[in-house]
Order: sequence, then structure tokens, then C-alpha cells
Amino acid sequence: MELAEPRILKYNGREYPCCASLTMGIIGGKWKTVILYHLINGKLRYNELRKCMPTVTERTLALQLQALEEDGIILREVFHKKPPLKVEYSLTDLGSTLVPLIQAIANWGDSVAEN
Amino acid sequence: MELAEPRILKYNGREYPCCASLTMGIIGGKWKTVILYHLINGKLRYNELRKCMPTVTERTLALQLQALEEDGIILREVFHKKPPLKVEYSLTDLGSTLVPLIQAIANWGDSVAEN
DNA sequence: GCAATAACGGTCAAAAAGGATAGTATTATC
DNA sequence: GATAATACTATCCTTTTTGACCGTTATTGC
Repeated sequence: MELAEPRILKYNGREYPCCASLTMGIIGGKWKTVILYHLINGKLRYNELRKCMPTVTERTLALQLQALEEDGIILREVFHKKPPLKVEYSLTDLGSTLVPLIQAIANWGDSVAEN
Repeated sequence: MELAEPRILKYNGREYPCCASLTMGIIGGKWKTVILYHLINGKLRYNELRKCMPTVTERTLALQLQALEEDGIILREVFHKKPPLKVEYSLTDLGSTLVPLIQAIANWGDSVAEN
């Protein structure tokens, strides 16, 4: 059987075989949509996010935040230099274009939850 | 620091801490949204899906199809018993409720692709 | 002067996801 | 009578993701 050549899509140095998988490459994984969901209503500090997501470990949260920042989805702002006392995360302009998507993801999950 | 108790959501025997992660638990991963994207326009046979997704391995495709079936998102229909010569996959009613979501995921990926 | 807070980073380990490759049973095709 | 197609399954292995747990640096509160 012959398989067709896929058209390769690129984003931020990574390659994807389909527009759907590109999106999933950016917001996929266990925690990224949860982070974005909590950022819909505005900036949150690192520890505020932790309180919203008590079951994620600190290391994983930090990794996911870095990945989202690297992909241009969220902005990381540090206040008061030397020891970084205050860090705020918010959606970038690009990240804001994901809001309807995140909301739809959350709503669908809500609608099918059994509890 | 005190962390709040999360409200646990359940679906198909699994537990999630957030409505967004529930959805991702069902359609997350590298290939599930791609499968669903190709099923939007109607039934497809196993090998038709393979041609749509030439870069996925057979094992992974079969696993993802099983998972989607188990979660009630797709329907697997076998024709001509004995050796299963023809198998068709399609969206269930529940799976159809994901169509707007899948389309939004695909559109967003399309809009940010660099190529 | 001790603990708490803030925002992580480091290391190691476990779990989950995904890939490579080959095999199977039956029918259809050349 | 060999080959191809169909729809997978079985092993084995590698990569990726996630978790557990502890350390850091400076400031504030008791």
C-alpha cells in the first residue's frame, strides 16, 4: 500500500504532520490547558497558580510554564530584581487567541464529567 | 502554604482535577485529534486512516483507535465476519459533540503554522 | 533567631507514550 | 502459485512526560 507524503507544518522549530497535531504539540500534555484555563481571567503569580492546581508538582508546573513561554503563549514578568520576589504570568496576544479554544475544552469536559 | 482541595471529576473510570484536563485525557496525545479530524467528514476504514496519517505506526494507530472507542468517542463496525475484511470507524453521537472543538483546534494550528 | 514565603532548579526514578519490526489468517488478484 | 491487501497483534525498545524529594537565596513576620 502506498502512503501519501504529508505536508509538514512547522512551529517554533518543531515539525508536525497535521494542523491538529501542531496545536496539540503546543497545548497538549496533562497540565498546559489547565494553566491556560486559569490564566483566562488575568495574570497570576506562580504560587497563585499552584493553589489553583494543587495536584501538580512544582517542578512540572515550572517546566510547563517554561514551555508555554517558549512557544509564545504566555508572558513571564519578574518584579523586584535580585531575588525574584514576584513573578506574574499572563497570556500573550497569541495566547489570547487560544481563549475560545480553552473555554470550549473546559466546557466540553464539564459537560461530560460524571461527577 | 495551604493548597485547596480540588474537586475531582470522573470519566470512564479515570479521575481528573479540572474540566480542561478531563477533555485532554480523552482527546490528548499526539494522534487522537488527528484521527478525529479525519473522521469529521464521515466513516473511514483502518487503511484509509493510515493513508491520511502516513507517519503514525500501525501499533500506535490501533492503540489510539481502541482508546477512543473505549471512551465512547468513535464507533468501530466490522463487516464480513470470520476474517475481519472491512472495519469502519466513525464518530459516535458523543464524538460528534467534539466536532466544533476539533475544528477549532485544526484551525488554530493552521493559523499559526509557519509553513 | 526561627520559621515562613517566594519562585524556582537539580537529581533520580517511575510511568506513559510512541516507534521499529515482524507476524497472522483469509481472500482477491495477477 | 506467488503476491498483495485487510486489519490488525506481539515483542521489544526508546523517548517523553511526570512525579518525589530536597536545596537555594533573600526577605519578612513572630
